[in-house]
Amino acid sequence: MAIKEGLRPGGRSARVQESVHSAVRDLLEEQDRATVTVPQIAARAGVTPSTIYRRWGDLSVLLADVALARMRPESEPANTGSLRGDVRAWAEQYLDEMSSEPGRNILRDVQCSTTPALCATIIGGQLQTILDRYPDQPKPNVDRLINMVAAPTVFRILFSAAPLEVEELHRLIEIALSQ
Amino acid sequence: MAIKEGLRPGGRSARVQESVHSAVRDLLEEQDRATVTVPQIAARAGVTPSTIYRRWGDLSVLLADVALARMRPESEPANTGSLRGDVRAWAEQYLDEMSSEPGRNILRDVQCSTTPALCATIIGGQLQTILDRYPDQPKPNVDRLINMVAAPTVFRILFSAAPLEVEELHRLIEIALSQ
DNA sequence: CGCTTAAAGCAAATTCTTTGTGTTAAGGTC
DNA sequence: GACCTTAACACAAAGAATTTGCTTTAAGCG
Repeated sequence: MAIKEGLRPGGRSARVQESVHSAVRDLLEEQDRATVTVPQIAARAGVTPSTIYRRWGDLSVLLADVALARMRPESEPANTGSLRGDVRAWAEQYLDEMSSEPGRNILRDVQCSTTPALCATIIGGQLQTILDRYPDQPKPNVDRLINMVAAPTVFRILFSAAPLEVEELHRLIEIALSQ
Repeated sequence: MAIKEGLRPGGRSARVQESVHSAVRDLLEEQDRATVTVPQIAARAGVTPSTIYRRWGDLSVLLADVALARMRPESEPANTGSLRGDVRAWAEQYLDEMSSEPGRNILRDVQCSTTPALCATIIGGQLQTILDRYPDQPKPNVDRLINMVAAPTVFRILFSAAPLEVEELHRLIEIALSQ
């Protein structure tokens, strides 16, 4: 029991999880998200449907699990040498990734999960990393950046006809940094 | 064909719609949203499941339809006599309504619908009404208010562990109005 | 190496969704 | 107001997804 969670992360379990996640990612590329079913995923992953139901509960939880894994960034935010530059670079990339069709779906799926709060945590972590690079500079706290930069970006993608314009994004960043 | 949509809004159709909407609202109060099913709604509403499937397609669409109807405000934003007061009153009420359990679910359901863009339209309409009351005053445009007030409110509710604090909401409003 | 048990497989039972066909009642016409 | 046309609903059977009881496999431990 010297392992992370109270589960069995060893060989088979891990293989099944990876196989299922991979099947989900593949299917989401091939077809519309609304048409993906659990039996279909199971077949692709070489697993029994009941395995998926027993482990994840239902489709929305599985999709959220996969979406959260994809949301977790694989690299540090770009370091441009200035606070403004770093925030801009991060925000532009985030806007770009999430306003695509698959990006929107990731946001949707995460949001339907039981722990969508992790989303703000991940974003906050990224932004905090940037802020920590400039310790001797007057700057807003993470919360403010989340509220004024990340929030409108995500909100527009999910609830508006058109995503945030890059110009408006820049203006919001200026306002946030000047407070 | 002098009617709104290309449908038949007359007697029976309207009755069924109201009956189904009402059944959904009732069930959402009695039990967890994840446990509500179409056959259950149909039984409560006194209609056949196939009626619901034929008319709405599936559960998520129906829930979104009900959620959108609930989101549509029944009254004008409060008129306090000042721009700041009106925006504050609106934002506080919105934060309050949407951070409750049913409120969160409404946001989720709308967001999963095919026309979540209507959400920004409704919010924008409310805010525009407020702005129009003060024509001779320097003020931000609706977009800015949506981005700096509504967006963080909704984002926090959906993706963060805790909703926006009222103090931070007030600060964001100050910043938005001072630009 | 063998023991214990979490996690997967399998299959039957249940529940939900789809679909073909017949019936009801809006909305329009005379 | 009686008659037509057809959108919207009811019913029932077929199809698909989900749940559940039981069996088998293999991870982790002594």
